[in-house]
Amino acid sequence: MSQNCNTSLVLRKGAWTAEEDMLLKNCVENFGEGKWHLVPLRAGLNRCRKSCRLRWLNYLRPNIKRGGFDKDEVDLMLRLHKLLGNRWSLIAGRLPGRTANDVKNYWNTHLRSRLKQEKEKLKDGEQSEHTMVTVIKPQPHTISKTLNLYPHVTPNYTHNLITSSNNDSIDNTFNISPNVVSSPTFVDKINGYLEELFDNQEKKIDDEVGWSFGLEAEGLDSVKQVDGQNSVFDLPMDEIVMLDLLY
DNA sequence: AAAACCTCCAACCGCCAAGCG
DNA sequence: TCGCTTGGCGGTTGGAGGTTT
Repeated sequence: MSQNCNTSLVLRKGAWTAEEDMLLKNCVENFGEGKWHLVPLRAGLNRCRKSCRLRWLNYLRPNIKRGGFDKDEVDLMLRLHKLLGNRWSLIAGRLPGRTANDVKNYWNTHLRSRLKQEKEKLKDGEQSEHTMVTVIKPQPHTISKTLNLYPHVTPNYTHNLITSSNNDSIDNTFNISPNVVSSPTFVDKINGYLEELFDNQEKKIDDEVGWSFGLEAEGLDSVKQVDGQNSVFDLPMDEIVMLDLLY
């Protein structure tokens, strides 16, 4: 079986026709999302499963928001990107109606160059008054039942207590055990933490500097990654530590 | 008017992790 | 434990349409 949709010469590629869209839409409406390997057969489409899935997710799915991003969306996107990096699906998950592809495209065409310019402007000016600290790059990228989320926490993790040094209103404490890690409650807690973190971070930045790319925000230390790459995580260390724990 | 250049975004590609037998 | 299949992700590309020369 092909992983890359390119073993069969008869499979169609390129732009989708209105007829193909209709067939795919009808199929997903009848059978539901998922089982993408069956979709081409069920829909009578000469497309590979990946192509069908992508077309549905990025274009045909109901409630997809079309048109340009408004200021609030861009603002949120910038903040989320600072926190999450190029994790487009996670960012899109917090922008209702937007797909990961939309977010990625918008970032690459509008924001990447702007951000680059901002950084260069910073570099040209004062040679960064920002404190340079070392941070371990958050990884891996997915949360799963089998994944060790806390490589720096001992494997014998029955009720390891992990706390952040941040003592504001956010509850940063997690009791970690294998059952907890795999439970929906744990995922809820992560989502809850992100909710609060974004709200909190948003207030903090608004209070201090208003809307900007965050690069010049007072009180936010720049962070240099251990791999030497330029970091997008110019955040207070408390959040960095927590994100490292979360991912 | 048309050729050259630029921008944007839909779609493809390659890779990875989970699930299953 | 291993190999295969599937779903999902981020990076990249190609072409359509717009703008400039």
